[in-house]
Amino acid sequence: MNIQFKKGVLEICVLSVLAHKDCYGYELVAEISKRIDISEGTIYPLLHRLKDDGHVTTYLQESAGGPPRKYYRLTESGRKEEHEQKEEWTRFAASVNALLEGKNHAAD
Amino acid sequence: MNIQFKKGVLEICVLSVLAHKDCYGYELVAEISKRIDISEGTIYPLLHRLKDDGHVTTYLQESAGGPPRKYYRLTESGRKEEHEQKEEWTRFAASVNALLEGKNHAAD
DNA sequence: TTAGGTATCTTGTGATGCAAGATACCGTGT
DNA sequence: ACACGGTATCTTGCATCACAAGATACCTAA
Repeated sequence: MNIQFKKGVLEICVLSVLAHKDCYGYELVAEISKRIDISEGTIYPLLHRLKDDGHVTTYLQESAGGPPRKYYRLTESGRKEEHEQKEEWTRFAASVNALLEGKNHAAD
Repeated sequence: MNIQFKKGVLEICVLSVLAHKDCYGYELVAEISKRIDISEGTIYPLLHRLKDDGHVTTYLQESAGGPPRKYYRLTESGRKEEHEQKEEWTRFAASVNALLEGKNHAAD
């Protein structure tokens, strides 16, 4: 898979999964990996950025067989961001598809 | 527009436009900008990369009111690359869309 | 001669994904 | 007791690529 395609897209993927349910980092990797390869070295810095930006809050929860899990929950700002980025992705993907199909007139 | 979304995508956009007709750099910026913002500082390094990789060849042609234009033409390798990257983009976009719609089971 | 449109190119900066590895918890098998 | 593997979080250094800003230069028209 082209690594460059993922730039910026993984963020909206994380926001979108979190919009459905709270997750911990390791779980997000598993969820998103069903569709798109993503590694732990990517998810943790991304989650820290989201927290710094106020789009998520965190809480710890014990797990059965392993260290405690840090769950991430969308804030109001995070939900707004998820909505906006989703729209932006949709517009962007439509533009690219139009270009690739040769429909190269802005009105199409 | 989210700059990160464009990473890697502008390359397939350029290949796709060149698949329809030979273009010079300035013209490519104008063509692609109908759909997606792209600047000259992006297109020239990108075109040099494509040339280094053997995906395009170039030829000079005089212009009426300005310096000569450097036209870019796809090579056989470039056409193959255009085809492969187009498929990869389509698969990628479909995966992202499925994720954003919550259809998060690889079989969907 | 000055200004602006056309056209190519380079430099430095910023964003972000990844590989690789460190750390640590826990249960199972030897 | 000990080692191992699965679970879980995190950091460091690297590579890629888009962009802003600017340099260069050609030509026409005011």
